[in-house]
Amino acid sequence: METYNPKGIEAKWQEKWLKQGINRIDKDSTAKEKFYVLDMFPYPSGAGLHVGHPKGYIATDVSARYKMLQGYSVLHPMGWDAFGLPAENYAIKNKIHPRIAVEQNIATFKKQLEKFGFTYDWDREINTIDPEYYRWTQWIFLKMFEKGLAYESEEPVNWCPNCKTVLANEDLEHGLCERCGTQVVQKKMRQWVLKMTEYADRLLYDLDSSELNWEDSIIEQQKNWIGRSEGTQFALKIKDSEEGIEVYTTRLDTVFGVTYSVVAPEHPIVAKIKDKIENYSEVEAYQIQAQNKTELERTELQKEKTGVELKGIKAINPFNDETVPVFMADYVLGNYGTGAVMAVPAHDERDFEFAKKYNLAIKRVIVPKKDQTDAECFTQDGELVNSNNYDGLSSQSARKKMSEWLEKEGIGKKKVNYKMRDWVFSRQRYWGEPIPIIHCEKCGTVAVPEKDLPVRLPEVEHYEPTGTGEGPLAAISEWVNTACPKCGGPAKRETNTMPQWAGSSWYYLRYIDPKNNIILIDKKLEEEWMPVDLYVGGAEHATRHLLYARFWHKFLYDIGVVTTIEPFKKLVHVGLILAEDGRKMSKRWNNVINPDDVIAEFGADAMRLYEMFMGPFTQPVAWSTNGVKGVRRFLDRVWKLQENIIQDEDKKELSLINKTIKKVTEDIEQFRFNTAISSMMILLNEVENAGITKKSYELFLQILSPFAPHIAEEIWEKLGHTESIFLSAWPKYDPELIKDEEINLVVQVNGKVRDTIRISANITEEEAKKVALESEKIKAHLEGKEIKKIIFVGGKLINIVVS
RNA sequence: GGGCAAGUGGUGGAAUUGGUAUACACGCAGCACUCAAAAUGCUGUGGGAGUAAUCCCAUGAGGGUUCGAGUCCCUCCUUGCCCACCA
Repeated sequence: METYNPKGIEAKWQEKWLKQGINRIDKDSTAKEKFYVLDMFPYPSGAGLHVGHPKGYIATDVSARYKMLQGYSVLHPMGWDAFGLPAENYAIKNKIHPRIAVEQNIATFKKQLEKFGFTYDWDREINTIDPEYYRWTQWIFLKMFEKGLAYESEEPVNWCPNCKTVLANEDLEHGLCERCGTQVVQKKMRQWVLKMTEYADRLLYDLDSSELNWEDSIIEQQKNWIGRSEGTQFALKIKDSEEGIEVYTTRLDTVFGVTYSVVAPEHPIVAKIKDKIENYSEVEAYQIQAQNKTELERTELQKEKTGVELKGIKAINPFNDETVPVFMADYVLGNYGTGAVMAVPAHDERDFEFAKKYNLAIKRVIVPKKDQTDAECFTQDGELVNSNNYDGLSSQSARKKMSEWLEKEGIGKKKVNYKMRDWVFSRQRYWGEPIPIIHCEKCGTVAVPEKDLPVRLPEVEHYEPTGTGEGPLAAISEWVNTACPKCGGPAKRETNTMPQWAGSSWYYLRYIDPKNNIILIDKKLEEEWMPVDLYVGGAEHATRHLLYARFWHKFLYDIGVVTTIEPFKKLVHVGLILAEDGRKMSKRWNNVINPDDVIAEFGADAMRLYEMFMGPFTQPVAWSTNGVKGVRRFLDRVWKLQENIIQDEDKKELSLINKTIKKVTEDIEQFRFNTAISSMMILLNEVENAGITKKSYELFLQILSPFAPHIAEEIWEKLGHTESIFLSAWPKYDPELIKDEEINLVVQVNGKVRDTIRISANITEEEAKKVALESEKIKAHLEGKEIKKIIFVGGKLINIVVS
């Protein structure tokens, strides 16, 4: 017999499957149940794939093939998320047009992916930079504009001076640009913003809905990101002035402990009361200094609080009419709440730190209840003291009473705040979807009529960012200058483009109906295929892509385009694959492993099997070339089993194969691929020497086929099948056959194993006691001791307790 | 600082959810095949004592609950990921 040669086998079957259309949805499949399994589509970067990328793709392919075998109609597509900063920066660096660069990268990615033998339906391939695709990205934007959810804003936004564009809050890490690490500055610019906060509550509460089966860690991350908090907003009047400082707090119960107030450096009140501030030049200097804080100061020394008093300004606490000093400090954020706080150093750590540094009064108004430990700065709920008529109340009831009083007096009201902001949606860059808006002097901001979509991204000579706050598109006058759709007069196109995350916010819908250019998606197809049953991808998308996509989906639900409230039913995140040295794979460490090399040496099936065998799917694991060798050895032995087919059916073999079917079936359902594979290894170890019947061998190949499709298909054919193994039915185990007739009865004395006895599985307690006490080994341990009691666990063990 | 995971052999990891700890794989050692090596096959492989049967110890550390704890409870330590001055 020829030896196992993955290269020949894999090429052969990849071609045949494509020809047979194994990977396409069966046209007469409407009677079947559907299964929509989706990978987070890749960003086609210049580096190509490394072995970490395919891990998720392999898992979805295992699931897709498994579901096909179970008779489902399976949708398993792939496409490209190709707009955005990385592609543009890569193109600028390599002096190549982004479109060309992206096309080359896609070709490389596709070639690499094809070697794995995935069941992708390439007829449904999509690409976000395709005008027929982004027509609908623009269409969704227009619908949002129509509903008032897309609006222009002049509020200060995050500006990256290096990337020369504004960024959304989600694009920041510790206040730095996540792409280049540059300190982001706040800049007032006209921007397009999507009102994501209007959906905040739904984005939050639907996380707990039954439509969602997500990992807890991702749900928690989203909840934290949305960051809902319930509190009170009220005014501290400024003494001898009409003005007041609006503050927001969740700890109104501590209000009698207020000893000062703080406003953020960019707070508008400062300009308004400028004349009253005695040390205005000092204050102005602080504002400038706060804006220009270096990266080091922000990240390393950020806990060191700084500030400056607004001399001559006093604020009045409405609860006791006390006047307190007002400070400006950058530990208060300008864009959260009201940008100003009441400061209670006795009960807030940040205020405490600041008060210590500037020698401000610390007034305690909450005391711990019993069982709570007292601290210099006590931040928990407790009992009120020094709070006039609120003394003795619990924090909780004080908050309620106090906010009722504020409301009655018309000074304040209950307020819900979110950490999540509206989505700053415009970028001053070239490589993105044009925002389909026209600015007319007469008519103002006008939507591009639907019939004129897509607004195509024009070809340009220079696509580098300008830094002027205008995108590179502004330089193309023949594109910019147009006629107003409303009045026909001269008008200008919007020159900002959409952010990288626009195209990926709805792509899962495009796969279902990829050629439709009359409507976004055919209603019947949408109902047939949504929601996505299984979505697999990196956890790094927990708070961006997954939040944006959910937001868009809910909007599409509201305008009747989709019928589900959530797009992704089950979500599983892939654990990272680290390099052999335990570090992240990176060009910098020179430790990147290319899947092409692995496949060339060991075969695609070995690669697939190895990545599923490495460890628990969601956990990070280090790559091990020896590990790949190990699974290749296993496949060699599976292949050799062809020489060892026997006639006689053995009861033990039958029982084992049925147990393995059960185990593999359950493990695939639960994404426990590593133990599924180990159970198949156990099976092989057992049957290898004695041989296997053809029937059992076939069952074995069927359960192996989702993991190692090529070798399974090849042996299947060699065993005489003319039809693909993937057109066969997933084996069902026989519950009768997996029952053991005999078990190893564990006999313990005082909880320690002293003997195991091979005995009938349905032994009664009385019989078990008898055989246990008759055992010579047990007798030795019982000598001279008194039996206190005997515990019997049916089918498993007996424990004799002695004194 | 907050949230979420997780700590088991030389390594990646199993353990039916309270019932034989270390499955499976890697690595290592010995043997077989070979002139030799690679490949392959067989055997062994948590630590300690013993010729052996066998016994003792061991799941980050320490306590507890239980007939019985890797699994449950308390205290502490460590690591990874995400968020981070959100009032």
